[in-house]
Amino acid sequence: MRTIRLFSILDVLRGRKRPVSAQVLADSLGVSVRTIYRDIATLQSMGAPVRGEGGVGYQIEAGFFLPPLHFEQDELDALLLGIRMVTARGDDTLGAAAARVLSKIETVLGDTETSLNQPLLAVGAGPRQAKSSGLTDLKSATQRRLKTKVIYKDDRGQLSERVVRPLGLTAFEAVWVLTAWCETREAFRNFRLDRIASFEITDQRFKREPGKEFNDYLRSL
Amino acid sequence: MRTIRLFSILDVLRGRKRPVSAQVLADSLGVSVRTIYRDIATLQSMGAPVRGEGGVGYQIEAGFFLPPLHFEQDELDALLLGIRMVTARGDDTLGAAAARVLSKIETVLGDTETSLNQPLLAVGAGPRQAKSSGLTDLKSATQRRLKTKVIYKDDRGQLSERVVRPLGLTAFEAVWVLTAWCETREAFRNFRLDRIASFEITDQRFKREPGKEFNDYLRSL
DNA sequence: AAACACCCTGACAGAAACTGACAATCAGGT
DNA sequence: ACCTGATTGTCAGTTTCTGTCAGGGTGTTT
Repeated sequence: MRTIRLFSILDVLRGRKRPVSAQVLADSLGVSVRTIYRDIATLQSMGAPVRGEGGVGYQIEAGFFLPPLHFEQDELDALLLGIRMVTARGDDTLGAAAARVLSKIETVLGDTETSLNQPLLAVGAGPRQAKSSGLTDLKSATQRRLKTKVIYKDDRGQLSERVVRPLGLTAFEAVWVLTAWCETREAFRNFRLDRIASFEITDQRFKREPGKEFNDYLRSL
Repeated sequence: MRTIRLFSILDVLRGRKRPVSAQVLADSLGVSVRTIYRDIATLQSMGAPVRGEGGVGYQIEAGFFLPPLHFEQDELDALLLGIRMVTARGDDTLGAAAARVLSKIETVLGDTETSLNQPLLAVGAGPRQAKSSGLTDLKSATQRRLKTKVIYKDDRGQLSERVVRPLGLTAFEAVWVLTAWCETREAFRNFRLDRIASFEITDQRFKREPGKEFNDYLRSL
């Protein structure tokens, strides 16, 4: 049945980071290339975020396309609470991303969903990350794997400067902490964002190195 | 095209809290009842959580069935961070619900998703709600709108007892707070869960009353 | 228990959609 | 200009789908 094949195409594309050619799709689904061209056109007409380029192949547009998912009430409660927590704890950028997630869910759930209109679980007002906290920029540096020069003020007020590999950011109750790999010390170092006097993102990229990743640090806890 | 109609059926069911008869679906989609029966069978064979009962009609099974959704990287980051926050801050039950959400998302994103395997944003260890905190039971009482007798210990250690309408729960950094409507005082009252010596859920239900809802309280902040 | 509302499935003829093969066109690279 | 691969249009044959009809079952209300 065709509907199943349309979903299968999305599954294949979802599972691949690189573009997939129509021929590969045709082979894996046992149909002709012409049929794949038709299916892609149908998916696109239905609004699926699939794009293709001559000589390259097809892929899902930047981002993540989740298939239909079913949640129980308590699961949706947890999900919505989580989104509200991020809104409360992150800075404007993170909060805006969370708001967009919420908006997308609201759009599809509509008026029937009481957890949206009449929430049961809320998040208390807490320290909100100011734009000047650097959270967004440090997240970007981390994502792009750019070494970063950090001017840090320790708990006695003394400043120190170092160039580190930013690996990840952790939300504690009142502060965010940047976990980085310090090449001088050859060890992980944590920096509270509220104690970072200033920082400067370099254009030196660092590579993934086993033992020196955020995951390695998180596992060591 | 049939695929579009299958989605349309889900949209109609998603937007209705009450069962919808095959005839209503047939009328709104311009097909025969027999075709709706076939479509429902197809949706069910594809795993959609649709159920029907003779004399009643069709509806989505308890819970919420979200259609395909597309998220940008930062949106998914926010969503996953939120789920991790709930896992860190809630009790076992809430955390389990969050874990199931995460598992569902992991299942569909598979290995390609680095935000899952190699997160950029983490949540610090913090006070976890013990099972004895009552969070899950109070959430249940709130959901079922059952008056609850609360033995409360104020900050001087003195106990007091009252029967209230539990309205909602709020997560602060270190504590959860129950917001309730006190019928004696005719006002909202908040109770930190860690200061609730004990509570007893009654079987007296309370109705929705404008001005006395969690939403009313949240709006007053 | 009876009446009403609604779900369900099989069979069949006709209609609609789909498919693969082939040809033509387009786009990018050499 | 030529080559290669992607894409779209066309067509005949195949497959799927549809509505109608018949027959059977379940849930709710009076």
